[in-house]
Amino acid sequence: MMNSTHAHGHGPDLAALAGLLADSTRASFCLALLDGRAWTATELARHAGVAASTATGHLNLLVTGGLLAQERQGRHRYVRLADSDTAALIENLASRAPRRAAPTGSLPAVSRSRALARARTCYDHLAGALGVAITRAMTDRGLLDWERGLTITGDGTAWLAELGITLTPTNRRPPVRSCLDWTERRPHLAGTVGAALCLHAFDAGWITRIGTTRAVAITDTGQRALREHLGLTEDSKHMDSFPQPQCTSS
Amino acid sequence: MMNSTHAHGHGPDLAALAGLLADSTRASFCLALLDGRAWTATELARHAGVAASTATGHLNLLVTGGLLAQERQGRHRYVRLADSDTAALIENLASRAPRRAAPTGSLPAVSRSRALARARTCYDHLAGALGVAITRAMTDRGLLDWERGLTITGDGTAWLAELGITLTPTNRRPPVRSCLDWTERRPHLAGTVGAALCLHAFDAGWITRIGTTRAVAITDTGQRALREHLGLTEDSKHMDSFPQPQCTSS
DNA sequence: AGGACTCTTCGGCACGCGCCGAAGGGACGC
DNA sequence: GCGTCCCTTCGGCGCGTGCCGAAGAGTCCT
Repeated sequence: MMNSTHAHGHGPDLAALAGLLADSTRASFCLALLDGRAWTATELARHAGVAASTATGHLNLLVTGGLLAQERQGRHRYVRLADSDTAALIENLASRAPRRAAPTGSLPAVSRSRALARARTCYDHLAGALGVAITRAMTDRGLLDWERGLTITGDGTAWLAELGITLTPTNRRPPVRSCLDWTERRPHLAGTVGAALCLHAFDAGWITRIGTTRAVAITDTGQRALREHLGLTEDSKHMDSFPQPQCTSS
Repeated sequence: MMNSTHAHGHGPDLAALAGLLADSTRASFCLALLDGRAWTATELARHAGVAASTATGHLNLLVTGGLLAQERQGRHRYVRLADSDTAALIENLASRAPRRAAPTGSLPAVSRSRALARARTCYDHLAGALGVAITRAMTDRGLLDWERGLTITGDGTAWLAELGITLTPTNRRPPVRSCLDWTERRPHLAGTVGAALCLHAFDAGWITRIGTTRAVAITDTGQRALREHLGLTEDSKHMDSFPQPQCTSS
């Protein structure tokens, strides 16, 4: 038999951390913050459908728990995910969480969620069908290599340079990272390369935000650029084959 | 303002998944199961210090939630983590969870936890100071490459072959994966390579389990093998430098 | 057959915690 | 100055849920 540490022993307090995300309101906050921006307390409260006072309590928990970073400006309390690691953790969790039954969504709600599934930001990189298609195209063209762990190839860095993207190597965050897409159930590209690519797509006018949501629309310039640089056509974004249905976590 | 999905909209039910781990008893179960073995219900109950009936309820939740797989044999209910992805998820969570204050641990308890910190298994690979030291040594010798995501080099695969380890490529699980060690706070090697290496260490008698815990002891053969194959000496296991204090998540 | 053991179901208890509304403090703008 | 807006604290309500012990079903051993 085992040493009976009686559950209250030494190790990491997993329950405390998980408990932060175990409430539907707090989870809703975190998922909303996955867009990478800073939200005010009332925005989050309204988004989750709770009173402002309730939101305050939840935000206190999340901030002291280290999941969120806050910044006070005048009468506003801005809050965002603590760092990209935290974002990755939440993505990771979300991707393996069960789907919530959509409550007979209204017509505009359906159209919104379809836009979201087509192309969206995921913290600081691209996700949805677009994100997955880009990742697949980059793999097909030998810019990414999945053989022995996900890496960017020499061709890949050259390709980035062609686009005018230069990477400043950080030793804190990996250059490329696989992130399981929760609508596509396939991996898309994250890490500093994924972030830089997303930033470039905004700067070069390939994509624009739809309203103030996480969803993005592909512009005409974007269509041309994707075809030119990656050979991506409209229908190639819905192919089902992917070389490596890679590990969800990493 | 945002589209008010009122928290109960469409996306993944993050709270439900997190809720499974948000209870200290269930968390204790999962952490215990990180040793990669199958435990019986009463073993887990005793480990966590709860009644058998309570354990039954928790196990039902974890199994139907998909985190645990069960197998019934006679009057026993064996239960283990669902797969290596689940193990990776829990590791990941545990590594960023706050530490629980050790309640004035007894003398044997302290010695146990020191053994655990020195060398232990983490699901199916090696962790603790030993796991981290092996990972560092492999990096120093050019067997692993962290430059553009963690990969195993050509030299690395050759080195494995020398040890008599051949990898059967699975497309489900990445060959190498970084796993943040929760005692060392540094990455150690996971993935199929990490698992194969750990298995080899047991088979070749480099290490043996200490009792029935997750802790392992390094044998004399093990000491020699580590020096021969990796240049690892006793004190080189406590150096503080590591090339890439890599991303916690992946 | 009988006894020991593992696991499960059930009823009941009690604590925790998420929720709100009302009231108050601080920042901004007119 | 005053009103408005954003956030916070506080008290109180009610549901959810983790816990146990007792009893029962199924398995194994002698």
